[in-house]
Amino acid sequence: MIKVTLPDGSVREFEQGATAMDVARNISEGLARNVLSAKVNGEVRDANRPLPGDCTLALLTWNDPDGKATMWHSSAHLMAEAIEALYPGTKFGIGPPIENGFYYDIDLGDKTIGDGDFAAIEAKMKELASKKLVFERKEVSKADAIAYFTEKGDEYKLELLEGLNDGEITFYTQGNFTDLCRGPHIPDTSFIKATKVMSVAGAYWRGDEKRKQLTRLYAITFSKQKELDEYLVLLEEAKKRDHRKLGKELDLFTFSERVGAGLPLWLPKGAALRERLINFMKTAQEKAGYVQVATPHIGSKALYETSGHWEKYGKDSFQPISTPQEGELFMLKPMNCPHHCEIFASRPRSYKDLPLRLAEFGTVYRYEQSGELHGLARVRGFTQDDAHLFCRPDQVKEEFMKVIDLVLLVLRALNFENFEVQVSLRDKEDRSKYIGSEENWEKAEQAIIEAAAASGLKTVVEYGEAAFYGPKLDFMIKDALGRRWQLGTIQVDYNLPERFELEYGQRQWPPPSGDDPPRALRSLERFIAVIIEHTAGRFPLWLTPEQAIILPISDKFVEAAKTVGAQLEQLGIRTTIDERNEKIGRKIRDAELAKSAFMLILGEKEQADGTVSVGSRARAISGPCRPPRSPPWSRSASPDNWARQPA
RNA sequence: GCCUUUGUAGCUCAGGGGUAGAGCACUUCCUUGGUAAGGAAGAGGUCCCGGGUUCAAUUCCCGGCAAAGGCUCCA
Repeated sequence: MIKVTLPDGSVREFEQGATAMDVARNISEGLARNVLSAKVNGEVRDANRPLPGDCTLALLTWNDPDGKATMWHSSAHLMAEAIEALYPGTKFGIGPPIENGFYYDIDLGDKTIGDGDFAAIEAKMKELASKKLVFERKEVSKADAIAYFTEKGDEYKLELLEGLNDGEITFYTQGNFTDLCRGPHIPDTSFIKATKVMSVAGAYWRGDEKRKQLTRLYAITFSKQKELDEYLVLLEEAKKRDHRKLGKELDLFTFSERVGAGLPLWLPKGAALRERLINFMKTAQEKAGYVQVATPHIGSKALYETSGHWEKYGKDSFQPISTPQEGELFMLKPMNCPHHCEIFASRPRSYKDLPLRLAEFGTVYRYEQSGELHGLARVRGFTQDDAHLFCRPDQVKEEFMKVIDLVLLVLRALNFENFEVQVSLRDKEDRSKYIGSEENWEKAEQAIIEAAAASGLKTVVEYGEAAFYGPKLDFMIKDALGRRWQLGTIQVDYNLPERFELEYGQRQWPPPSGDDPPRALRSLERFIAVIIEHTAGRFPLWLTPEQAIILPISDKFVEAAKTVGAQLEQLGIRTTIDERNEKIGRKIRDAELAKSAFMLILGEKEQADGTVSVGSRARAISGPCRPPRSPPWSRSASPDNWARQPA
């Protein structure tokens, strides 16, 4: 007999060789029907595999992330079987589950798959799934595995086998399809009831640009058609928040082929919003002891040779700008750091001058590959909220904490709660690719970890992700469709101070450290993109383009509306008037779609007692309010409290 | 850059080898209204650009440009 401990702490006894499925049946038939896999002593395994002995056991269903992953992993095998049936001779790469569904990388030879082929694949998958094929696990020797895939001619699987040891290799077979796989899998294919191939994409084998590009098919499955339908609706909803769509609808920005890809044009409403955001951040920076500087958009070749950018990025960036003067070359600035270093070096600095915090909203230009461009989130010309802090080694930790505070202040002012913080440190083994002394790295890495902890941040530590010149802390945020973007980064840089031979007092810089760019935001454009998606275009009041719109009931009240409008403008409230010859219902609808913060309705009644009737974009109607002197919609709050940027 | 898809009115999109289509927006007129679309008429196009096939190309083919989804998830 074996003892099985369940998540609630209860212990049940079973015969030797009992499976997780037996345990499930013992609890209830209903549960057994929903079990996808099981976590045995913390390891996810097939539900119908015999338990190893006494163990802790959690039965995994659709509600567990691991259960979902099992389902989707098995679905990938099912899709592979369908593809093999439809396109004989296909070679297979890898097919893992992902956040929303799964993919399989395949090599179709000369054939191509387009979205016109999806329906056939989905149908084949459903057909196979309905056969209730069992996933059979089999341990195989390395020699047998190699023999199998050699005969099949699947070079990708053979390559994967190279990295595996004899004795740890398993095959899974369902129906006519056998795959090299560590598992686990769902009991049989009947769990898969709804299938949807989402998209096709090229993907380099093992993520390496130099290797062959395979065809990647993304798909998702559910055990109920209804769940698939709901998922598709959810996707549609997310698309409505897409900043590219909202940016167009709300007249914030546009792109022009004639100007060039990746070069956003800010329309009046967007430019004003951007300006308000900058002002807010400048104020916050100044309070934190930063001084603003300004530097030109180009710099001579010599500047970038000193900084190392010429050597590292020269070829891959915009080509240099030449002048009538023979041999004279300038570069569009890809970053502000070199200029800031020169500002630091412009006169002798004492240790008493430190920390010196130079800030600039500097626009930089980078040649991003055409396929990388994405709305405002990845562009070729963008403005950085950039700052460089020059400090002594003993100040690094404190400065780091202050920068974190500044980033958090900005994020909180915009109600961001869900962001990830990643600490990027050196590779644990290979230290040769980093510059700077062991001692300084150690100190800086420690400083970052401690600063993050002291600020209460939940962080993920990634080894080997540090820049060659120093460790960093990155703020990552997700967009409407779940894609991750880096929003802010704080880095320590030993490279630039050394290259620019920055010094203070009598001591040269390198051993003492140069702390580098706390970019509260890496790119203002990307930040605004994320704000748009986060708020679905309903910006906080202080940021929103249209704070109030006055809706006269009919032409007769347009004059009165203008009077009220002038009063509001006087109070610094951004106000427009809908003078169109339309019914009030129509005006409300349009104001709603335009996401105006407040709607002020003015008709006969209001005109008579000098009020306006207030509705907000939350469709809350606050009743009549008196417009003059104070904002009518908030009798308790003064305009200072809501219209002004947060402090 | 590479793979797949797309490019038609200001916007969203239908169409198709031979007069270019709809809805919304726009202009004008009627209507003067009370909390998410009042009615009518009108105007609006180099069908992304270049080349090829054809009597004829916006449509088919090739090339460019731009946009979308990927190329980070490691059996």
